[in-house]
Amino acid sequence: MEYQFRSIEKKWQDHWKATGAYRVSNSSSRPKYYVLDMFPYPSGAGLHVGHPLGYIASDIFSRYKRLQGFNVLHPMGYDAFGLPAEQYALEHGIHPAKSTAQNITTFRAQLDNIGFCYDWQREVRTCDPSYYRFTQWIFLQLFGSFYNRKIGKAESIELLKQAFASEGNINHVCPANENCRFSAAEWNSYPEKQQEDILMDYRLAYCGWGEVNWCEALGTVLANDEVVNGVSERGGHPVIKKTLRQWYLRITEYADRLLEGLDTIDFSEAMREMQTNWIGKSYGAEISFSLVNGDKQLSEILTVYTTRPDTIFGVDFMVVAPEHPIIDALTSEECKASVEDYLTYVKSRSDRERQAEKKISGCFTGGYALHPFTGRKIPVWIAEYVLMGYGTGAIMGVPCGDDRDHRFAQHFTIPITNIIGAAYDGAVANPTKDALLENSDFLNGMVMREAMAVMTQRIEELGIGRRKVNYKMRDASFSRQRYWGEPFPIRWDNGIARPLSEKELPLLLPEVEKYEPGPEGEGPLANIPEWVGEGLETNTMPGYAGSSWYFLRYMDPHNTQEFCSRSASDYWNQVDLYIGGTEHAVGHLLYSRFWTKVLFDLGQIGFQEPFRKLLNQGMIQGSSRFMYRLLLTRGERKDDHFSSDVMVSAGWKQGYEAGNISVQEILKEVAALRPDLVNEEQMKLTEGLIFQAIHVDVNIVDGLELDLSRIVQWRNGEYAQSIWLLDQGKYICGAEVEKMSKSKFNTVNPDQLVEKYGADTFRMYEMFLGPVDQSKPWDTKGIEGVHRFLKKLWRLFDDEQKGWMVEAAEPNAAEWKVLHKAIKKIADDTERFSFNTAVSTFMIAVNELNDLHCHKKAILEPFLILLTPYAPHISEELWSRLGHTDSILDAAYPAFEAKYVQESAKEYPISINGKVRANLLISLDATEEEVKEIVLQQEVIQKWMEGKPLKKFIFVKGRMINLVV
RNA sequence: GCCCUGGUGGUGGAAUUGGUAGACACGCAGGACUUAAAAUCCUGUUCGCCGCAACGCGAGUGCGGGUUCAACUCCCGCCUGGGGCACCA
Repeated sequence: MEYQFRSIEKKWQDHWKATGAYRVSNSSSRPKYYVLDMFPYPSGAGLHVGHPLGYIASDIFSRYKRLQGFNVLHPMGYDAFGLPAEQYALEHGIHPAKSTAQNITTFRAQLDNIGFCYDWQREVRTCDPSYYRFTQWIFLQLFGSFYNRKIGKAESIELLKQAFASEGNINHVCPANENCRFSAAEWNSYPEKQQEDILMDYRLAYCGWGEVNWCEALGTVLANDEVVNGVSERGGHPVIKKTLRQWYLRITEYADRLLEGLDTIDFSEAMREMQTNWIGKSYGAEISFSLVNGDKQLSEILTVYTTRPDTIFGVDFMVVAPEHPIIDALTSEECKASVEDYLTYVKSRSDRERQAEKKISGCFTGGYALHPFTGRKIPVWIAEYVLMGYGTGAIMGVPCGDDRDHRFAQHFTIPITNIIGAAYDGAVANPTKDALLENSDFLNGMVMREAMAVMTQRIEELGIGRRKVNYKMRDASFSRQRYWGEPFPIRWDNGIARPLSEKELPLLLPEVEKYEPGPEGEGPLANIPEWVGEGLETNTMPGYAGSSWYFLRYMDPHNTQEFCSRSASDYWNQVDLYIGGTEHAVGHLLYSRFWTKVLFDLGQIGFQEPFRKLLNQGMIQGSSRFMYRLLLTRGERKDDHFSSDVMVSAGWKQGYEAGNISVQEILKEVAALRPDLVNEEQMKLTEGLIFQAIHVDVNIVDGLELDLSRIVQWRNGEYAQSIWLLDQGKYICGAEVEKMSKSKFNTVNPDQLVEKYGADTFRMYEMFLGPVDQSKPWDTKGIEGVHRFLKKLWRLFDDEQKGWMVEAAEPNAAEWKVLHKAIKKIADDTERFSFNTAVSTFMIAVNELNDLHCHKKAILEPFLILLTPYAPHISEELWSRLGHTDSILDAAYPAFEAKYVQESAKEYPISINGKVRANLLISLDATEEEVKEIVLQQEVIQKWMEGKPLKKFIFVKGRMINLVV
């Protein structure tokens, strides 16, 4: 009988569900293995073929590990809080909990279709009170802790209080304010409010002030991507920076440990680099300069941060950020107007724009800094490329050694001092550290690299600066002015943040009437009198709160006492394989690494890196299809003369653009179709054509050919009246690779493909598409090939005409060889996540078995086990037809035996001067001397050597032979 | 601007450590079976040249250099597609 995938897949999915085949226990004699997919947000748009790529990869690997005898944890759940549901609620008045639950149902049905081996009993949802109760609890741990720099780990804030009471803060520098110093006596004399304010400066979760994108017209705070060119994306209203009270996590205290931890985990080099750059540790110095405005010496000083203190004698100007507080005092009378203009200009610019701007902009303040060694007056400028948040918000400009400084100096014709002699050519900056210093007073003749330490020491001796380690990373903003997130378990009491007791958790998200923001940029919770009346915090937590620890909850999802029992986390330990996209390179991955370290420090778990190995999946791009609307031009005018649309097939467009087809020819074609539309005069007046590309739904295009019967119904018949100018009876679309998205009509729904070809085909095709970690465009056409492969495999067992084919005979050497080659290659490929080559290996093996007419059980049975991770349904079906009553899911993975694949001879390619000229079968036992002799005897070789003497004979055993003449 | 990542036939891709470039599949072309279609099977398919064909020759992995007996693979300099960003010092 033929391969009936629909009934087979339904049958086994039901069976596996009924038998609880994917249930995982927290105790087992088998070794554990934990495979995790990145937490999905259940969006309303549903899955497209790009989403399951990583899930299929992780599913294959989980099943593979299970066959190898591991107890495999492979859970799934939902990162269910988030902005889209809230936006939806605002627009449609539907409670986010309701729409989210709906989305999850759809999501789940789509996942089930594909036949994943998730243990659904372990599902978690971050918006579920039984889950966020522990998110709140972990927040309280962060709130109740500080980072003890002395021992390099987090500790209870109670220990800090005791220390303050007995010794002041002498042993605990305040991370928020290094100048804060007090004795035990002082501490004990402080009123409670002041003590609490100080403690807040130490807590790992703390309240501070921060800037947000405030849009007055919308009355709300906007995310960065909702702001475009300084105005709101929706409506184009102005957006300004507004300072609000915000919660933060003191992740900066963990910068070094997050950096060091990277060496202990198996992340790609690229990923580690991205995190390293994000943390951005640099070594340098802070140097202070005194300032003058005109003749007046200012009391303020200007502190700059530099990684190159050795270049201080090359300073030709200073640049401060436009937000720098010194600007007021420093700006001279003459410069006031231009400075104000410049500051106004900068206010309209986002940080991103300021960074990306290629055009040099800046403004002189009129004030000067005094060089600490030479006393030279150095002009102080303002420029948008310097940002207030990093370092001190001020830099020293050294044009000869820094490219940007150099361009700045040239642009504003600031004279350039050369401190590196010939190493600087006067045209471009040279950022070397190895040049010898000149014009540098006591550093003259020194190599720059060495001068750095000398200079740092000198400025420390003089008390005008100090060595300083800087991080680009800053504390993580941890509050949102939103409704659909975890409420903070915090009650405000006369300006003091009081944590709720554990017994009061979960602090439930209250019901609201509407989801509009509260007054003055506060969140919707500020609209609830009872909530505000109790002094409860009106911010909610951001999306990454729930996703920073979810991998722990899967280990013990139903625990009502703890976030996760120690025995469960000790058993499952780290995630062995984590699969997800690079978009989480820094955000999510860094935060969850941070939370894990804190929980480790506090003794809650026994490991400090959450993910042992990370595999990044590439993005599946859409392959968009276009139809072309014809527009006529006359001079500058662009006109649509036609009362209804004329859609031109791609061939005409290409012909016109290549200059092979004239305007008149195309118009004549149109006139032939609809004489009423084009008249003589129009044809005369038309000078050119424009082909307006319109996205057309890829699902009504076969390859490039548009299905004309369906296009007329598309979008409620929007194109029903269109006129179609065809190429040889067909409408051919244009194509382009773009991001897969609904708006581009290039999404392909996995449900339809599963319906048409089955889950096994779909799974294998997603893998066959290319390396899992690379981005690639989707093309539905190729799926046929994979489907044919499964049918071919099926026919090895059961032929439509000939019936059941499997026989018990002992396989011959060729058959054994096919099997064992496949075992080796498929296990290796699966192990290194090269799923695409594994799929081709399956195809090659089936092709070969087919050629050998092999239907032997001893070959086919182990082959099915190999296939199980990739195509579980068909494998289980054929397995049961072979007579097994147990499930193939727990079969033993076949062992590779080298004896079956050993070769005695090899067909060597023989090159002369690197060009292959012959192939020769030579025994693998032959020594180099023997090989040389055999090769040189060959007539073909002699011919190619043309009698020239042999210079070199290269023999790589088992690979190739090269003769150099 | 910065960071990351790609670029190989008509298409997706293979080549795991520098060792026969184009596996496997799609598409396309031709053929078999069929009343016909579907399904299936067979043959061919990097480009150019000579040729009936076999065989053969030349070129070829984004571009330009380099290292090497040998480069898709390593080095230098460019071009270009994709993705990300909070803060370049």
